[in-house]
Amino acid sequence: MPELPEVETIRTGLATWLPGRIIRRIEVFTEKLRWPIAATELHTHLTGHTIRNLKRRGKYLLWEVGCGHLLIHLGMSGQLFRDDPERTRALHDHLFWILDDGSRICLHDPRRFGAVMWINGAWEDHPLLAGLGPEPLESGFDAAYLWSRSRGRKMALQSLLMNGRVVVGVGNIYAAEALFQAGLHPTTPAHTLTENAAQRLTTAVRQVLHQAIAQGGTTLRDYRQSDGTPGYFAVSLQVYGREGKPCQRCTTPIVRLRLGQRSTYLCPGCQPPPC
DNA sequence: ACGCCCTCCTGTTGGC
DNA sequence: TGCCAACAGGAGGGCG
Repeated sequence: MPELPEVETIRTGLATWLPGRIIRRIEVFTEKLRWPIAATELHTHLTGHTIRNLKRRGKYLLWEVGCGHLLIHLGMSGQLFRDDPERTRALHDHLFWILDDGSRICLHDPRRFGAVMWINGAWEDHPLLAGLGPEPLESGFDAAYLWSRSRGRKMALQSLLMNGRVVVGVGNIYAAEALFQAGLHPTTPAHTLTENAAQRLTTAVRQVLHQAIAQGGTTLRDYRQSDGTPGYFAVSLQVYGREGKPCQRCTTPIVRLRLGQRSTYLCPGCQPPPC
């Protein structure tokens, strides 16, 4: 489940060698992802052009190419990696980019929740990106901001953190981990967040994301860095996926609960329920 | 504006 | 052993 740390890890991995490469051709095998891949449009705007830079906005990866950007989202199970051009196409390989140095990039995505699309001109104005909240690792995300965005909202803090219009890049795993670190229960109504708790929570979000990036992300099953190696943050998870196991801070068994259609995890000892 | 729920998809898991 | 339902979830979109 690529969240911000996983996408950032892929971005930095590709950024060491991909800028400067010319795209010789692309091969699209599956048009049916989250939105249909416009193969002809991609071919027109990518073939023969140089990849100048790699950027990230939330969980979106952006390749700066020609007069626009290639937007890539990895959804639930997407992998983007430097590939051996001689390797035979495998099931769920959806797109190959063949480059001028003889290398290849592969997009592999079994669940096909991912997306690849061309954005002409400024990406900031694109409908998918225009309404996004601040980057959690940049200065726009601080205690005063989160506190102000929590006013008048009944939704659970877990949902607030996962709302891309409030803050980008935080999915189920890192929301649960940050709430644990801040000592806040996931179902706490947002409007009851104190300024002090908002400070703890923004600090926790930043700390958890920084740590996860330093470990190369969290590999539960599918996720790999762009060179094929797994991420190592899974061993650092305090609550996510640890139902029934003892809290490493207070030994209380970790609890799983349903929040809407999703699971979240918490330590009843470290995260007392809201009143 | 808010917040809940549905939808897309496939691999894995667990119950019978 | 086989079958099938449940589950995993990012995030847009619909609706009350």
